[in-house]
Amino acid sequence: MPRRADRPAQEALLSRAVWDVLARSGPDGLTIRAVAAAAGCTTGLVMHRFPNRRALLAHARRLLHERTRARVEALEAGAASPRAALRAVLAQGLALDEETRTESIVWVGFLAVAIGDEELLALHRANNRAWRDRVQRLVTAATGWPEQRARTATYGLISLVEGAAALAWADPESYPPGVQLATLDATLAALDLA
Amino acid sequence: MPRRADRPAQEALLSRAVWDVLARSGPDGLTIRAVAAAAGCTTGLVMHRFPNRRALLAHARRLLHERTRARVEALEAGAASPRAALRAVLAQGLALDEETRTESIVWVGFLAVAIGDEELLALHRANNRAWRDRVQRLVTAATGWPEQRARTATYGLISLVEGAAALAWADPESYPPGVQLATLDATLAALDLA
DNA sequence: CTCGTTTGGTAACGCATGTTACGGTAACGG
DNA sequence: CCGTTACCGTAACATGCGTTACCAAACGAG
Repeated sequence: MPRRADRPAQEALLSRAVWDVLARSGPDGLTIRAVAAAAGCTTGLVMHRFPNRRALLAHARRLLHERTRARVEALEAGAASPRAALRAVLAQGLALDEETRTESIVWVGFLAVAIGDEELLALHRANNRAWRDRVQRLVTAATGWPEQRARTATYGLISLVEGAAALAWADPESYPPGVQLATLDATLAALDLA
Repeated sequence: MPRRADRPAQEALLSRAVWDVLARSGPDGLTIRAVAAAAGCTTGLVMHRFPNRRALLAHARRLLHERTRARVEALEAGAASPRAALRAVLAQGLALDEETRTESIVWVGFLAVAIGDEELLALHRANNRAWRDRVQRLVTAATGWPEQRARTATYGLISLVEGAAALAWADPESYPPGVQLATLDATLAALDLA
């Protein structure tokens, strides 16, 4: 056997490069050459790890979801109460620092790229349903509400976080971190979830 | 003088074609040839009306905002009360039928295209601030709240509508019109704005 | 009617893209 | 220490892009 490459590490490196390029240049700049340059390699490596561009994007999309899932589970495990867990999990979806801001940009970018791509859209739907189920579980754990009330509150909360993150990255001056958190807290309080 | 062309009508036709292509094929498919084909003309006309691709997109973005502004003002004028106006204005931002669903897709598409384009981002910010001011004015008219409380409620509402529309167009099965409206109404009620 | 100007379709250009083919290289088994 | 084999950079290919140049036709003015 000749030398073995660390495939998962390379795939992660290339996925990170996809995120970087998407956040900096948008969907139009998301070319294989740009990704290779951001990853510090050539297009040869990219095309050896992935059969084509769409597979590269799908993998990067999957890994992004996996990363936020791990972060959210850590937040949930370290929370003092169900309500604290709910707030922490929702707050990490906002665009509060440079890292989460970048993630929000990437999020919107992927959603836009998915417009023409049924596979990416299916990925988005699956990820979003998992996210919605998690938040609804936290709402139920925090309140004991019947399913319908918990679901309505959940829909409102995830819509709010999704929208606030998008507004915030596009106009950070109008929606600084404190304003985003105040908006989230006011809504949680209004829904009796504070 | 030779023959005169109806420039505003052609610009509107081409802008509509931009929306159609963006909604159907996403940012990657948004080429001048595709726009020309959707408009039923050739690239020659497109490049005669606009100096380049970015100007075409900027005009289409401007016209989209103008259209929603007109629709929203009509809703506001025809509403029975400030609270009814607020609800109607917010509800038109959801993805409730095929037309508003398409508009939500186009909205996300433009936002993604703006990632790499400072001019489009500035356009987005200006439009969003006008939209936010309008909603805040309606909240104030409906309640007489002091500015800070009205602003927090406004941020929550526009974030919710923005996010719900995006979730709904990407997964209409999970977020049908009735669910979107129930979410909006529950949040309005929780904020004492019903 | 005729001339001059506007209109918008056709075709080409240069360039960047996704993808493929190829070749040098470095590591491991024997 | 050598041959084998996976690795991956280089370079080419066809295609489609934004943009430009050109020209036939349509119309109003004189």
